[in-house]
Amino acid sequence: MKVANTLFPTINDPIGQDIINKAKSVSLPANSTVFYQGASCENYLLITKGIVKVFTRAINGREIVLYRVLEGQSCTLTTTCLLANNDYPAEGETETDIEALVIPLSDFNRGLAESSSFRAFVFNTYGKRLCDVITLVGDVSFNRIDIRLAKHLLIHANQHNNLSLTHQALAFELGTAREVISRQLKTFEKQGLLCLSRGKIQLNNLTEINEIANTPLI
Amino acid sequence: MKVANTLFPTINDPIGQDIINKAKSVSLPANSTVFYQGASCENYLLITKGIVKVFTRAINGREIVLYRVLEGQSCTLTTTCLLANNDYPAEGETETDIEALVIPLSDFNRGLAESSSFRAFVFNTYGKRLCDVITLVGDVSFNRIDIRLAKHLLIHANQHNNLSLTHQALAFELGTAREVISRQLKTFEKQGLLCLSRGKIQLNNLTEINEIANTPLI
DNA sequence: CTCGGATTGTGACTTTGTCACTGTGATTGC
DNA sequence: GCAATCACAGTGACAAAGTCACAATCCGAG
Repeated sequence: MKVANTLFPTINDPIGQDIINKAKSVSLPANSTVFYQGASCENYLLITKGIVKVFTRAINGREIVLYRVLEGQSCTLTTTCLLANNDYPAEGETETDIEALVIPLSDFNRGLAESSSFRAFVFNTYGKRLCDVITLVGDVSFNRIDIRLAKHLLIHANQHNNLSLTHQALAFELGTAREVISRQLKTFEKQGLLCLSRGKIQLNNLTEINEIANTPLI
Repeated sequence: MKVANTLFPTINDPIGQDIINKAKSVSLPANSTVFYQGASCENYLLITKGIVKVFTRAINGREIVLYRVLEGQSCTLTTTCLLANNDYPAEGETETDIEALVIPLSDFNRGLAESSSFRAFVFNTYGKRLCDVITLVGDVSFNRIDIRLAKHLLIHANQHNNLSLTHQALAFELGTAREVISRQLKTFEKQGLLCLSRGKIQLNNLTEINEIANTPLI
């Protein structure tokens, strides 16, 4: 059994395993585009190493991150659009060097037809993504930016409670403008919740930040 | 062949047709809840008559419509959540009296395994919905409310170019506040684009409204 | 006709987004 | 080392959107 299989433990029947075992692996360097808005692709991709960021971009350059595809997950959107004959409404970009299994459409269809565990895996991913994006719609529509920012800081801080990214990058994550993030971070800093330096954010008062993140809507 | 089949012309192989033909039909009156946020369901539903509106609600009462399930389409979210073991992130409500085919999970799985046309139908719906919701994220994040409102008015006007709904209902559609809609409509009226009366909007200058709807982002 | 609820209007305010800048730290090439 | 350059961050002024509180209508039921 290949290493890859340990990443997809739920795909456990012979046909599903066969499909995974015979899939070719590809690699891509960090910061390369996996798919463009409006394009299409002919394979089902399973990430075995690294992270892919999926986001939409507006004409004026603003962006918002929709979700991330992690190790052991699949890059649904490509195949979805292929099967549904849609153009991509989003863009995919590697955040790290990645490796992925390439499952050709014929094998993908075979898996769906003959491997119930493969089918379950695919539907699970789909459901998860749809829920993620629906939740995002609510978040964007209803939550104040301080709440969304606080949440994001907590989730993406490393084990030392800091983040290495620019205000612009945070603005892209949350689909807002750089100035908005700068102002909000400054406010947090004045409240003593964190320390700012060029390209870095050091979280100090996790309790308080957590409280802001969990402010209920009215 | 039942009438239902004419609504699902792409499901054209024997097994797929069999599944549809033996499905029981249910009906629901207008304005009833099909599923709640946080609940789950055990059947795959195909709408044969009427319209179901899918939306999320914030704690403060604001709502936003995610998409509508029309005749000949499927109520993906229920099954998705069932298969992915997620709770619903949204609520479904009938907008009209509806009739739907109830396909039990066992038949749903059989269709996926044995009917390629059924499988294609399911994936098509999924892809379409995911794209719809992703597009919505961009719309909500990046487009001004006048543009979104103009678009909505054009799409939902009847053949006489009018709409029968309240400002509050429009606010729910677009995920914003009633006052915002009232003010924007008033502005449109002052510009001579439409006429307002209680619960009604009569569009006058379609060309101009269309121009606003297609304002590019900067 | 009157009452009450639903619908719409409005002013004052806060938050968010936009624009046009300025300041500042880091890096690179000489 | 030092200047030039560039990415990053700060800021003030304004526009757009959302919130809040309340007033003004309209309309149907009784």
